[in-house]
Amino acid sequence: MKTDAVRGHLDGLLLSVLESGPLHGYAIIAAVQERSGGVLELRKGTIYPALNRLERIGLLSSAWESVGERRRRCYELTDAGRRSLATERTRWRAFTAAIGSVLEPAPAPGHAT
Amino acid sequence: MKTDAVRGHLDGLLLSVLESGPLHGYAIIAAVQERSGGVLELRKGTIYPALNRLERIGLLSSAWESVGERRRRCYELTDAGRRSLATERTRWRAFTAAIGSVLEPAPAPGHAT
DNA sequence: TGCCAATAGATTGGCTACCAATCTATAAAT
DNA sequence: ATTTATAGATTGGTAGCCAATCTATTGGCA
Repeated sequence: MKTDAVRGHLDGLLLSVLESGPLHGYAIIAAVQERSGGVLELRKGTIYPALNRLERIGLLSSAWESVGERRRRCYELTDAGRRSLATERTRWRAFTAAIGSVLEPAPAPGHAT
Repeated sequence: MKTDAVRGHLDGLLLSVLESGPLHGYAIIAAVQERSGGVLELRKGTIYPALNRLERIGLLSSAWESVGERRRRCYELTDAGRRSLATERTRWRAFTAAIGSVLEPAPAPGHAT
């Protein structure tokens, strides 16, 4: 999979893996990779600015979690984030429908091949 | 639909609408728009460089067609272009499967909601 | 005890690929 | 005659993701 294939859909991916509970950056990368069957390997340089942006616009909230001396930032969906996730899913369906109908047009029905 | 949503999938779209026969630039734009239900409106500044590139790498061939004094360049799939189209379709399915499985994970089966 | 790898977070700069704007030219409409 | 639609082409701008690089802590291992 070409690396920047997620372009335009990153926000949805991030919001989606946070739907079932808060995660920190590394865990987000791992969750996306796992749920995509190992196909999508997001980069740290990709997600950290995105997470910051999503927090800035109010779709995520974050809190430092301390594990011993180690601290990590856990991100959580806000209510607005949850609504945005629903919107992203709608956008995704519209997107795949549009591209798909051009790329793989339905064969004319009732015509034996 | 955000305008540059086709990013990364443009080649497939172009090859796909040329599958059923040669078309010139304007007709390609119209075909993509029609087959996407009016959603995808490619720009001339998007397709002409792309068509040139696809011809340069051997996926398309082109010929000037004269309509009266008017001339227009008609693009046609080469054999390599036809093979590339098949590859693009495979890539598209892999892409939608990957993003889709993260964005809309299948609910656990056998669990009444 | 020192060293390396893995985990964790953050920033910088660069590149790809698409788009908006702009240009030329012809044909049809007004 | 002027405008509008068709048709092709190029230029510059920019959004968004990535590679590289930096810091810091923890744990394994020799």
